[in-house]
Amino acid sequence: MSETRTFLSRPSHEVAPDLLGWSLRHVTDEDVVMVEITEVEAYGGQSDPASHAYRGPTPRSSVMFGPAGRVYLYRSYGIHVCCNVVTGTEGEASAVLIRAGRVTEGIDLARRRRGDVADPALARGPGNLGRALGLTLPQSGRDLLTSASLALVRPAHSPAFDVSTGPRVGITRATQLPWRFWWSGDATVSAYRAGVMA
DNA sequence: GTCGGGATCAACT
DNA sequence: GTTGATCCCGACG
Repeated sequence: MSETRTFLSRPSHEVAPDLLGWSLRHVTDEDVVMVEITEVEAYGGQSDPASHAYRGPTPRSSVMFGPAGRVYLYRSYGIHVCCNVVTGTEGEASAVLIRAGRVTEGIDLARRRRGDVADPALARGPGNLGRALGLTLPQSGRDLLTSASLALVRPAHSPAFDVSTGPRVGITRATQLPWRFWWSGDATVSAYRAGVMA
């Protein structure tokens, strides 16, 4: 097993803060867009009521039960495509939701995809990040460690930053878990919003 | 087959 | 602070 695969084959709440500073890179016909990850959330499996995998594997969530290193994409609120990196061991669901990042390559294409917004907002929030990268649902399940076009990239040199921790955004269950991690004080991190109770 | 709702965002008051 | 957009998915039967 590759070093990166081993790195990802740990519980999502351990992997999540370690992914800050890594990058996602998507190559399309148009260009390359690379995003440096600044905000993440950990999701578990059948013991995490806020996880899509809580009720066991379904056609959508089954990739979360697979081996670490794959990408789990889902449509949110009918509009957005959100991006997770699958973690943990095969057979147990866990993944890290990539909530925000900084565009470090292909900023012109990212601007075209996002319209007229300030640069720090290009990939701020999971829906915006998916749009800036140009991700589409059929790519869900791809292996980020062997795919040439959609890849998880280790930082070239260790960037120095502090990590903040807090509750996950937009969920209504298991809200006490401090499973959101972000690059302290970074302009690309999304605003916190509590989940709406039924 | 039908139906309710969501790990969101932007535009509005 | 509130609301509309818009599409799968998952639950139920």
